[in-house]
Amino acid sequence: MTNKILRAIFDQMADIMEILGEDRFRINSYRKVARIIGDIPTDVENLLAEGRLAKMPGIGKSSLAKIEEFVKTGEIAVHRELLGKIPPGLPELLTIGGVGPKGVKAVYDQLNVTSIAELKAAIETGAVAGLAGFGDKKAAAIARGIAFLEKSTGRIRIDQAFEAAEIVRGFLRDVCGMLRIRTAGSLRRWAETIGDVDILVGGVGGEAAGGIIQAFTNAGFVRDVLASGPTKGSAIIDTGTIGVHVDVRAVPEESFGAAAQYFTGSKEHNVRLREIAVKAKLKLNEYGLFKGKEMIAGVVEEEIYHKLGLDYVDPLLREDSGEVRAARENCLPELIQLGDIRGDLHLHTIASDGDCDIPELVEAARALGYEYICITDHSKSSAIANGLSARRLAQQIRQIRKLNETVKGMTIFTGCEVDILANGKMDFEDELLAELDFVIASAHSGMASPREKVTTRTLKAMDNPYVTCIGHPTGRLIGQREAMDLDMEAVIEHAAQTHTALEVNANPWRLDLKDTHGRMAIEAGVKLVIGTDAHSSDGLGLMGFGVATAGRGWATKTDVLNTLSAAKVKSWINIKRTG
DNA sequence: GCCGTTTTCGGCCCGACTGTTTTCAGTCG
Repeated sequence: MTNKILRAIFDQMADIMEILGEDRFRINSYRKVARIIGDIPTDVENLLAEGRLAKMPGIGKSSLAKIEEFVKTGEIAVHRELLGKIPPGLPELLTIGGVGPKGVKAVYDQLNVTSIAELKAAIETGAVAGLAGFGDKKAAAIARGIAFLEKSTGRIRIDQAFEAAEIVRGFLRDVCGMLRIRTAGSLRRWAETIGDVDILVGGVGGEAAGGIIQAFTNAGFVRDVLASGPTKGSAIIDTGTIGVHVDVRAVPEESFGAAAQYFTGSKEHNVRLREIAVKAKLKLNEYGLFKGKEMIAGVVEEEIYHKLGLDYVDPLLREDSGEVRAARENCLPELIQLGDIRGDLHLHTIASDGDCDIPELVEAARALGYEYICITDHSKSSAIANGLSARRLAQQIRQIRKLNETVKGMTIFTGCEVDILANGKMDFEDELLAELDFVIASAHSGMASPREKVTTRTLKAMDNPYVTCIGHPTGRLIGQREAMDLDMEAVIEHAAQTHTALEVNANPWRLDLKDTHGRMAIEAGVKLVIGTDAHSSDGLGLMGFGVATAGRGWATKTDVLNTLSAAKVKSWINIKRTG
């Protein structure tokens, strides 16, 4: 929790300093610290105690002192002083599209605007349009920015972003014919949430590019055009359920790789690359890698990395979290691929809250080329999900054993997603659990309990010899429910000690473990299980989200249990049971 | 504020689009 608060504080200090017009490089440092603290999966208190925080690049003496101060006293004096310099509502104005620090300062200094509501009123009276450097169009743009903000839910889930991208890609395919179209940005990196969707069209220059951009901004699904130039268009599109910000960019063929690299980001990854380019007396931009005026790379991404002395970096890893150094030292991981997955170990049927019966799931798994599945319906305490009683579970076990005798080319494991009760005990007796091949232990209640309680409960669940895996360990629902306040270091350490796997739940609402926690688990030698938690046969198709999330955590094939054969999965499980 | 196989001081990534301007600042990614 401290990490999140510190990130917000450093970001807020940067916001305030921007409005006050302070040195932009200094502001950048604060932003960088905010991002680093926000991204690290380990609690900042622990890093501080172990002296590891001081060694992290980007965190210098001054920031370290501020963080120490916060851990000791619960606040940072400089932060308090900054807060005293401006009205509290001012930083919020920065969240309006088209309004930056200079704009905030102008409306505050000259119109005494201190909140979004007041800014809205000032636009309506025409006061904003009358300011020097403003005008009718700018005022209207800000009004649109406010309207979007009021409707918007902020960042969207990755599945929603894919849906929006597909709408635009389909349209562009019709308009552009054979030209290359590629999704870039955070969507190509499979980030857990997406701010806007970036789409590249390759092989066009000049007027043709402008025509494509125009076609896009005039398309029927466009709700609001934010910008439309000769090479770039930006619009809010209507997916039928939500509004999504989509950018389309047209680039010439010789720059397609450079543009893909550039627009895939992350911004921080790109900054690192450009720094390397500068040191090598080269220049990197979205048109290519240049030595003086000569373009030395740009058609394909790989070439750019190689000319910078780096191995090609998979988009999943481009987060400036050590991948650039690994690329230089030829030690990037060989990431797990969807094709490495040999079975789905987290599936629900109509016996609890799913839509399908077991044979239907078998067929869905067969279509994906799987060798095995595991049926994991809910246990009795999950009453809302029609959790199975001990008797019904025993019945299902018999049913599956019988099915296994007739079903060809597919192993059906018996399993259960058993509730972890508030006291850390399992929802079924050990005698019954012992009958199952695979036990997922999941918390479905009491998730808002304090850190100590949720952590102890999870650790205790892992002590059970029949628990193979902790399901969706933090319980978060993206954009809807906060993660449990788990001590993730303790959980991972205990998982390693007890030979318990941790799930990377592939449902795009969950993606839990998240990327950074997955990476931590892998580094501790903990096995991951990527499960879809499917409640229908379509649900098995969500596996890609889980594989990408694991990949973002630097997972290789060997880090993931369900890349093994059914026999090897079975023997891995038995290691814990036989002590 | 951070950092150093050019540097402990003096740099710090790069370009598109918009709107308000007579040549460019602000914002964004």
